Amino acid sequence: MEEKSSLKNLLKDEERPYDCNTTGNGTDEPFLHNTMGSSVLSLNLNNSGQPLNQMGMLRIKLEEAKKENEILKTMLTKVNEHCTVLQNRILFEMQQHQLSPSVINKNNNHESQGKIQDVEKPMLHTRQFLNIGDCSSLSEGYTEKVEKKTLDRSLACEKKNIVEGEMNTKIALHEAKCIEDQTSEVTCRRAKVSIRARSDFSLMGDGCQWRKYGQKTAKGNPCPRAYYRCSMGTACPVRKQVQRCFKDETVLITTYEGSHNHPLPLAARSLASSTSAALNMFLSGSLTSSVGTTTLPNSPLFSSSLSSVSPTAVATFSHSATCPTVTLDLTQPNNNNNYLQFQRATTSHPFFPLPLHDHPHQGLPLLCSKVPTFLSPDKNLALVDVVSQAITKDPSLKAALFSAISSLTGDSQKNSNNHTPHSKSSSGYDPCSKMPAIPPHQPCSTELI
DNA sequence: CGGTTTTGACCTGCGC
DNA sequence: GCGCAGGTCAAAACCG
Repeated sequence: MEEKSSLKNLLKDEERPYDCNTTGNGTDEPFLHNTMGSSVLSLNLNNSGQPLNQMGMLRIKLEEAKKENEILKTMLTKVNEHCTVLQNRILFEMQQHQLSPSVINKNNNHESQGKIQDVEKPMLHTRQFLNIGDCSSLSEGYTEKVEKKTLDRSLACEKKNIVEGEMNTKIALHEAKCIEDQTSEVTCRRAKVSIRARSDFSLMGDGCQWRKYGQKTAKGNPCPRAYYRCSMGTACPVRKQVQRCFKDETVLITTYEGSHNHPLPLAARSLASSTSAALNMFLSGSLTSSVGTTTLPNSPLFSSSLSSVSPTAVATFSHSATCPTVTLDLTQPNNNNNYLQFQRATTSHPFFPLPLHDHPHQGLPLLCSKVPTFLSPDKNLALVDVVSQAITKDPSLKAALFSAISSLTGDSQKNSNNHTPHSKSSSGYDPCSKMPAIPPHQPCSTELI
């Protein structure tokens, strides 16, 4: 963020007079003292009014930065408040869902069943996609199903045990457990978020520290693919692949996989939450139709970061049995609607845009307050639940999307902030990049001051 | 000296 | 079974 970098420059500039003062080079040197916890600069002016003008400018900048900080804090507070509201709503809806199945079974009410199915389908699908790394975060409906299945299996095995003996039961239980473990492991391991963005740098900083563990030249692309592992946490499973597009070398493809097992920088969490909410909403509807498009406008959080990279993002959802992948393409040419466009597709139907701009704006109260709905009202209600659950319960997608989106913000920061010092990777070997590389770790652009 | 990068070797999955 | 391609490992080199 420009504000942050400008503030850093401001602080650096403020440090210089202080250093001069500590060297004791004369009485005319500026000095610094603290008042009420804030730094106040005083200058003795003998020669000209230029330092005074500079100080005035600096103070103005400082005031602007403070105002920006207040705005960001207010936004963060609002996000937290709405998160609490959504959590309460989730609890309320969950309580209602616990009552509904018996009623549905007794009355055999197709309409009600349809509604429940509408709720559960997105949940299932969301889980299928969201299990990037943390399998503990299951959608409630799905969890109940799995638990019930497991219970049924256990009961069946208990009966077997009576007839066939204890040994067979143990084997059956073991097999059932293995199947479940394998299933979750596969889905956890494979889900990916891929970002296509134009970048002058060979890496996109994203607020995390990455350690390169391999490089490979893929067939059909002379640019080598670099493999990075998150080094922020101990044994963090998150990995990313970085590769330039062969057809357009200005396009950098960054693929994230896994879920951070450590606290993420507070910086871009609000952005990640809004992004995950948007993408969850986009994803949650994809079961009922295999292809489709939804559009998301630039929320305040989006517009402050993503729009600086590209006002229009096309998200392709490719879904196979074991490897669901969301590709955010920020290289698409701008259109005039100023909307982030998320496009949903399967691998067999790469792109199939639907006219969704005309739907009324509904959805989440804050983060998606301007999100146009693309489903029926009752389904939209279900989506709200899904989005809420996804945000609050599934850190895996949040983490992956955080990494992905914060890459964009970090990238945008670097594009506008070229004075950022380069680490050795900038001067190191980077056969893929024809431009200067940037360090794997960059301060997050959305970090609150 | 510790962390990171480089790079050849090795492993694994998949298609034929 | 074999070969290929992608992904990972790990030792050496590098750097601050």
